Amino acid sequence: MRAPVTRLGRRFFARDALDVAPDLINKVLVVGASSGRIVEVEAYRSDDPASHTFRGMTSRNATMFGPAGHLYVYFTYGMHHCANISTGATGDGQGVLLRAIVALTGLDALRARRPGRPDRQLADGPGKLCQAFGLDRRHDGLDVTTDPVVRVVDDGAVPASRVTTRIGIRLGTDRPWRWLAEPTA
DNA sequence: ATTGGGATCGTCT
DNA sequence: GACGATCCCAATA
Repeated sequence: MRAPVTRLGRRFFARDALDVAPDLINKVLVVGASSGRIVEVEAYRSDDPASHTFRGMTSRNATMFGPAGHLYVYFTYGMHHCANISTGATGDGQGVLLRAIVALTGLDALRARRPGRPDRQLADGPGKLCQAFGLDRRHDGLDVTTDPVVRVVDDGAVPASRVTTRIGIRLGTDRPWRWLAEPTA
């Protein structure tokens, strides 16, 4: 008998990003028929010079300041999208960046969006996972706790994680706000 | 296995 | 007008 698969609700996300981030490790992101296990995340908060919300709300980052559990998808480097899930109280400007996902189902769609890549490398980076799952600015603001196509579920996997400092940023590099799933034996 | 440079454009200064 | 929460390929070892 297997553990029940339950969707993560508002309560899960309406906590501090530093608490939500480690709990997201080993949860499953579902986008339509495709899904994958979240194996790397980073937390970003408004008291954090590396965060998009550090200088206050703008039209781009508004979702981060909205209610918890909404997708914040932004475009960067002229060619990549990155996806976050807003956390904390409304008005707070914080969230968790999804950095890497291991594909589980709907592999055909994922492979089609990342041709020529081995399955391991379908979503092993923040830009890559958006490409694989087809996430872009149109998905910005979607409520992951109620949306029919995008959701995050708990399938009972143990959230064993390891912490490090964040990468790919210039400021705030000292904060140990990056979590990775322990490599499974 | 690791390193370094180039691509490309929306957003904010 | 500059830059970025990045990715990919080519070149080295």
